[in-house]
Amino acid sequence: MTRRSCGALRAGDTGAAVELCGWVHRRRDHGGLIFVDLRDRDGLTQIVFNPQQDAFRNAERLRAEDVVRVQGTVRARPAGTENEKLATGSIELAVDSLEVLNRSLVPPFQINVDENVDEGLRLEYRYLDLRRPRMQRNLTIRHRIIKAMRDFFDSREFIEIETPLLIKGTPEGARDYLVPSRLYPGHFYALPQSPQILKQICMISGFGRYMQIARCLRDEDLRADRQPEFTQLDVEMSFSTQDEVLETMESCMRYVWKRVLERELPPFPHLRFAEVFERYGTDKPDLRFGLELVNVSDVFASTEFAVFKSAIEGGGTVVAVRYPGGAALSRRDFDTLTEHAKSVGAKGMVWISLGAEGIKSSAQRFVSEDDAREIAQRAGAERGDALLLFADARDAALAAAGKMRVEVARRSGLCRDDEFAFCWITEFPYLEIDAETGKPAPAHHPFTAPMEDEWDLVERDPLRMRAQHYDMVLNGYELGSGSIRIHKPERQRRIFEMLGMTQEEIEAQFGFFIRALEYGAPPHGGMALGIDRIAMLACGEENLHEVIAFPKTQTARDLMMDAPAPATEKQLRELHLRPQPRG
RNA sequence: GGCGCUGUAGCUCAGUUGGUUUAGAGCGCCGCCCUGUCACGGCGGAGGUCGUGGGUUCGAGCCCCAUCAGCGUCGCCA
Repeated sequence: MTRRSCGALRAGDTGAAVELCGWVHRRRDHGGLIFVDLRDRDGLTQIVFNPQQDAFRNAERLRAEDVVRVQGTVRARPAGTENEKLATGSIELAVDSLEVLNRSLVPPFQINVDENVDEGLRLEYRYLDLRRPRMQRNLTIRHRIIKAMRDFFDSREFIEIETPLLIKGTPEGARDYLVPSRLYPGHFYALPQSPQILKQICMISGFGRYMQIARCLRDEDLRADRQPEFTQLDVEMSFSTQDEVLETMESCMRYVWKRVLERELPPFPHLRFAEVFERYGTDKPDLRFGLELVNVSDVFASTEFAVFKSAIEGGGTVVAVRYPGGAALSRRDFDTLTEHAKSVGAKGMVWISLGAEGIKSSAQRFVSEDDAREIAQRAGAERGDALLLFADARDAALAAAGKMRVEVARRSGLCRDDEFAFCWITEFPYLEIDAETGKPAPAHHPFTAPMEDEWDLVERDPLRMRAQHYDMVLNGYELGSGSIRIHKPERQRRIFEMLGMTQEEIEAQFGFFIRALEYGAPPHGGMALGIDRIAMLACGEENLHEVIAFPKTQTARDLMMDAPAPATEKQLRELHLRPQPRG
């Protein structure tokens, strides 16, 4: 008598005496004959109870999600009763003995039906939600992805080093999660937003090639693709060029896709930041489809259309997006689309419809047929398509058009979840203007090295500096970013100074790190990729909830455990904390 | 913090312009019947403070205000 899984038995096992353990997925009680689909992580097996057996009486009382152990004999199903939908569908288990290991209450939602259940209910009863085939499959794929990553880096002689969770906050990033210190009143650990500094220190320590499947935490608002607690593939390499880091990470993804999804990935295209924003209105373009943005300001250079005229005279831009098949839309549809455009930041939207019975536009008086043809030609639009036009300051127009490009593609069915368009974005600006303060701030983190031949710009023209920084993008999602780091202490100091930090601030926040650089820090660089997002896309999902066992709600709560929860008076006393009323 | 969507039976949903007495359907649940089903089938049954609190009205599931929760999104996320 050997125990087998519920997905394992095949015709070749006929005659074998086996034991199965699992959950009652579904019971079909024919009165004189009872079928039960028994489920475990591996699949379903039909088990059969005959009234001649003692087990039959207990089988009549089985209900969904009861846990049982059964023993019996594998037999071929009678001819004509095989189930092609099941991997085990050619056999069944004739049960001799049944042991009910535990009963289940009637579940609040059905595990054996694939229907959309309220997200709050799923999360409150996550242990039941996780029993469903979709979540079992997704978490298994996630496991395989992580396993493949570890194997890949192991084969290249990286070693995994664990870095601590209780560390010191490094400001200028996202909001830190803080942990109060019991031993030092008023002092706090910060939970890592990433192991950035620690992995750089591992390079200084001579480990050469580091990787870690690292948990990271950021106390910012959530999105479908953003959780406060997430996992990243963290990598750092000494003596490596940017090209070597890119090759390593790209090879890793190619290996993962091959091993987990059995898919060959083509080489990832490289796009420069300046170019990608012009063409796609974003630094994380979805390259599963074309629909590149087209600058048509010159077409309207002498327009009397006030909206375009004022934008162009103010130094702005008119950007066009092609909408394949968009001529089929009604005016009402275009109105809805315009509202959507406004909600993603557009000032407004002008549409041109290239219908069979002629060209129509929401700005009919100001868009001549020749103009429409010219724009259509540049955007690659044909009869039956529509064109969407956005006028604003250059970056704003491009950004809005870029978001509408994705919306249009989505509506046109161009976003297939089984297509994977990776790319690299390179040559990012080193600084960007902070919208709030109006001051230059690092576009990424201050450990990033500028382009090697642009160090002289630090004093002369810092806004023109470009960074040795790179992003990996997949289907419009930023998977992660990396950079060649600064390894010379005096240069690191210069960057902090350029960012306006005083010597005291530098010492207090990063003194330990600059000191580390002073003891023979090797040149190094690396990258971090969001494993949750990778798993999400690999699974064809659109929300991180589907690939994280115990995710937080949009308001950062755990509905199953009901966290966060108030601390006891004693705990607060020990931590020297006194909660303030919300103000 | 802003905007939007959703909230009706255990689950998924329908519910017309504010007015069919008793708010419906499918699944699930409970009982009975059924020896080849696999979304088993047949018969019968139970199950609802319409998220919560106010308000408008002769009358509210439906309209208004507030609030809570879930989701999406903007801000934010070096």
